[in-house]
Amino acid sequence: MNLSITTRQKELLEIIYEYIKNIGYPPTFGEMREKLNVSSNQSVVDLIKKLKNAGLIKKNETAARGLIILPLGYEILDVLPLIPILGITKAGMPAEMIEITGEWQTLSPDVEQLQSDIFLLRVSGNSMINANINDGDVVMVQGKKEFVSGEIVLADNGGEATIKRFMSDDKPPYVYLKPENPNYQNILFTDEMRLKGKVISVFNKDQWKSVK
Amino acid sequence: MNLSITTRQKELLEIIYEYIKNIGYPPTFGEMREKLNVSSNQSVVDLIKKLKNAGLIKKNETAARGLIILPLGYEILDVLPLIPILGITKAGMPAEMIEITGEWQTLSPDVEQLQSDIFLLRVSGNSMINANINDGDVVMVQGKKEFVSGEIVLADNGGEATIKRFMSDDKPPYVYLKPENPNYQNILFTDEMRLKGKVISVFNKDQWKSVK
DNA sequence: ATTGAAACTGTATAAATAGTCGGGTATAAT
DNA sequence: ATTATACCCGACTATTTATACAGTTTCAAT
Repeated sequence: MNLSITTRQKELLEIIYEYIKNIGYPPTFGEMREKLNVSSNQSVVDLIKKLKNAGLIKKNETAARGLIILPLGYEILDVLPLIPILGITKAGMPAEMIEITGEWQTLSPDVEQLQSDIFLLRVSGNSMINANINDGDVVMVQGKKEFVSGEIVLADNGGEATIKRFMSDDKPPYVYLKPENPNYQNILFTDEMRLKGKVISVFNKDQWKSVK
Repeated sequence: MNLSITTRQKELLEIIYEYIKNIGYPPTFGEMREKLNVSSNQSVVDLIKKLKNAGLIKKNETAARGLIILPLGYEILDVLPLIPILGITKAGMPAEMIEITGEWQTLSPDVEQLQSDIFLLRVSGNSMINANINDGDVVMVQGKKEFVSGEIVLADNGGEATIKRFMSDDKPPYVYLKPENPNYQNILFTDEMRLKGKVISVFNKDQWKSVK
């Protein structure tokens, strides 16, 4: 495998990477030509061919914007995949719909698909401080369908997302969400409410810790 | 916000999502027309306009394949972002280059960029069993530049990746990688070797646990 | 000095692709 | 009955885009 890539070739690879990261789909030859600051398409054609032969990108001939950065390309760019972090705007009280605050890289399509449903959420608010989940912490959530009383869950309350302890009891109020902060009230379970997943870990600036 | 999307519109949204997931960039109108199994472009134009007005996708007018699924679109698709998992093919001995075994979704470009360098790796092999890292476990790695003796690290050994304990000592062999399994040998540090990050957590089927 | 590779210029062309025009049909609401 | 909306047809046009052709320049290696 030839890893000796020229400065100009790496520049183009970076241009493609940045474009996909910022725009969401690959650039055209014309757009790459502008970023490279040259006047002829042929320059781009030449460079693309080099990147392709080096195994850094894949190119769908004839298709517009038919570019994909291959794993080896990412290796050369020296970029590590990022974990996407979803954010809850106001988690103290049930907050608005989950926002996507992080960004994904577009990866090669010819990689195996992974069955996983773990994701991260940045929480704000103080409703769970007694469970060691503090304002600004990042929690790791595993998507689930079935829940056991006592688990800390991510709940979707009619479009509003919140982190609370899920409680199921044989006496009133039977099924409810319980904040881990005496200043907050229990939230009764309604038909609109859906449990999205279980919080399996908490991360703050210092370290990961498990929740219980 | 109008969340009442028709069956046909959701079908198209799913077609776009699947295409991006499998191919790596968005489909053309013609490709969508075929997947929808209709004979006219106009059908696609109509539906795309609906999805756009509903705030589910963003469309760059005139650009080829200029489609982006917006957060609201993902919400409707009911897909949760996946954590990408990188894999080490043979982690018992220093293995070949890290493979990407997971897949990313392409997200909207107009989300804030997150500065993060945490990623997951699936390990195979038994060289770290005494550190509670077993075959098939997933470790969480935080990208780093500086390391302290005793930390469990992801090392790039001239293109080969491995998980080992990083040891730095004032007597020979001074700097080396130490497996946590008596059946494996220490690996001396060379110029080709680079430390990529620190293992901060381990995940197996049962639970997350921290490493030490 | 000569060769070869990398990067580039400028022009031209064919293919891919988005988008338009002018309709039609079915269904549900008014 | 009328209106509105979702979805569709078929042919067409304009633009976007990839790619080819025929050369030049620069620079390092032989």
